[in-house]
Amino acid sequence: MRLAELSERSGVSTATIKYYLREGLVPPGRQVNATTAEYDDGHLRRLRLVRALIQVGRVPVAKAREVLGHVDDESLGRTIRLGAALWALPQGPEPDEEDPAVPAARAEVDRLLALLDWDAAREVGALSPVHRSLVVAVATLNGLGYGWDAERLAPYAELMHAAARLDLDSLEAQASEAERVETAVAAAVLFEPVLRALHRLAQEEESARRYGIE
Amino acid sequence: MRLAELSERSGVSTATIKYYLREGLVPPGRQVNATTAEYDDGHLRRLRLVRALIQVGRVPVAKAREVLGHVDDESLGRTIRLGAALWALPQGPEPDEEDPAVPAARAEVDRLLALLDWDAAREVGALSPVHRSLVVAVATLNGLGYGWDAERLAPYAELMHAAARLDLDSLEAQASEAERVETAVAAAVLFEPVLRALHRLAQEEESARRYGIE
DNA sequence: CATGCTTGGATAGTGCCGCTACCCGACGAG
DNA sequence: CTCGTCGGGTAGCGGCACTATCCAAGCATG
Repeated sequence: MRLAELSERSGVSTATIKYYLREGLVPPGRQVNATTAEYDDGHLRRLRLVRALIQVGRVPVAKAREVLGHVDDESLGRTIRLGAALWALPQGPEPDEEDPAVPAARAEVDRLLALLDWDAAREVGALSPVHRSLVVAVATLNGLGYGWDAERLAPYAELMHAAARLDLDSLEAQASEAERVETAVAAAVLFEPVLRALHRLAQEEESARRYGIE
Repeated sequence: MRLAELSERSGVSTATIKYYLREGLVPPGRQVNATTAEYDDGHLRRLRLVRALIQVGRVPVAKAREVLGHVDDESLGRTIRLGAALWALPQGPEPDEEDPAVPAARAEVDRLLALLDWDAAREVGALSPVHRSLVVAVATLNGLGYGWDAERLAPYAELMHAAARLDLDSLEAQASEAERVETAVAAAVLFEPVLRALHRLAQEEESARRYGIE
């Protein structure tokens, strides 16, 4: 298919597709001649993934390029590739080491990991962007005066661990080997809005049950 | 305290504080004379909340103003005030009714709510921004070819319901009545990064356990 | 072969957002 | 009286995700 058809089938304007091509988010089509390039279903699929990452997952274009670069890097093994892709996903602000709440939060997070016996997470520790963003979030909460310590976080961590087991189960169950990395990235990014929405819906539901609508 | 001290104690530049004052995110100080205004600990606390919403919670300035406006609106009852504040929180893109995946996703979401007996959530239905963003997220996932139906979402929903119960328990346990709305908003926004980080950490942990580091 | 539309590629510009730099006149301490 | 600081207001900046415009090469039709 040509650019116009790719645009029509994906609902993305040709101008925007050209922008993504320029930015390297979508691989170039097969050049037929100087003024024609041919795209296939793989391009359509990639384009939909890019749109989903950017619009639903709120991943900045630069990060998306980085993530997809890891996804496409066939020189890496699957686990490393997936890890690299996930580590490139957007992080919040870096910890502000000036703030005394930060070391305290880091200590609590480390204590939490010990409490849970999450040994793999303990090993990578502060190297992981996820670990750092957890520290920032806990430090911020505690800076506002809420006392979130390891014991209070632990039940949430157990819930998210249960969610992670479900994630990996469905990854194993349905994805073909070739698509697993892409699937895992899509799931990591796009499933977060689902979880967030379910969380807020559950809060509304539980609040209505406890206190009524008033 | 004066603007300079507020700036120093919060770590936010005076220029930015003035911007927030202009935008109505922080209430004006008590005007002492033409060139002096006096701020108190309430301002400091509010300022920290604003920073947390914007930087950690990624809430746009305009949304933050709206949310805080509801928080401050003493003419409303607590439940309504909280509900209004939470409904004003940022949503993803609105559902694209052109896309056939959207009605299908909406049907699955409604089936999920029925499956779970979340009757309060069913009543408000598509009026709730959260409901709509769940529909968008599910439609996007399914548009990419992953089959997320009510049965597959249900265990996640149960997990998030468990999280919501924990949320409300701590809300009841620790917040003073006057601060509950603010606490609930802060928790809703700032706790999401915590959950997200815990989720990804748990994924890394579980993945390492199943497949090793390689 | 001539005409006119479409194609892909390149470049510059747009609109929004979260600040930020600068200026001004009013103070108040020494 | 002087000088530094205060607050308030305005204009501008830098980044980001596009988007509008131009261009020359093709291709389809008469």
